Amino acid sequence: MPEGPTMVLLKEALAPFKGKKVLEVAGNAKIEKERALNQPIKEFRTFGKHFLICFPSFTIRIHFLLFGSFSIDEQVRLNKAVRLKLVFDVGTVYFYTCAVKILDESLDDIYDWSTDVMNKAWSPRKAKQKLLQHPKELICDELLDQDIFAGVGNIIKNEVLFKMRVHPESKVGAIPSTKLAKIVSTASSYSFDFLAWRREFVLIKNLKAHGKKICPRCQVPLIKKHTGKKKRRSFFCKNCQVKYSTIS
DNA sequence: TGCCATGTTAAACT
DNA sequence: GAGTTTAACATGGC
Repeated sequence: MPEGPTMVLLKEALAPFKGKKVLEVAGNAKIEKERALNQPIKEFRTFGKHFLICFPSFTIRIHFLLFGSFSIDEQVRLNKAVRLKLVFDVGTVYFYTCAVKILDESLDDIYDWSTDVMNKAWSPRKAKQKLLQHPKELICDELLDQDIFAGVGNIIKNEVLFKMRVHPESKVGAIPSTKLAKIVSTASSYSFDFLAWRREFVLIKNLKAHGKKICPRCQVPLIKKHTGKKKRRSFFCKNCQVKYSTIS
């Protein structure tokens, strides 16, 4: 469910509810749900893996964690608890197994939109600057750093590194500058590819490394290893992904 | 059936 | 106190 592109799709799916008033609230989310009653949705926004339901004076933030899901109009998980249910005159939205929080702060004060790889304000220049401040960190950990690449998840990490032919255990400071810049720009562009594929239900078909056993370039077996401080699964080809490890 | 995983936070360790 | 590890959350596919 998560990763940034899915949040963008959710925003599109909920577009019919923009401007509509909440007529009924329910669910087991531990927030003051009734604050949303009779409030109109000002807009929906996304920041990385956060989904933001904006009301005139506050925001409900949804994070889907690992298993979160949603449905519109039909409660698809009849046997499962509804975390949050919002009823409008034009339909109903259900959220399941997600983290829900109310934000009272102005979003511009909390979020630096330029760190979100799918936001118009995305700044590859800032991302590269932040990377260069952590020269000893491994690129597999840094791509998952939501303060640098908000919205990038483990699948996108693996696919970007495969596409760039960079080994996940490469040290940031050892990667040539032009290559690093290319990784940064690909983190964003690949997220849009991911979005387009997901929209057409062909995402899995287009994955080249994540969850795969054979390198589509070299036909040699891919390595599957939990890498870096974050110990998340990495799938990579020892043959065609270069391991940059010497910081000059 | 048991294990594992597109994720994050916080508690419990050292 | 910093840094690291573990638990918790809770679903579905293999």
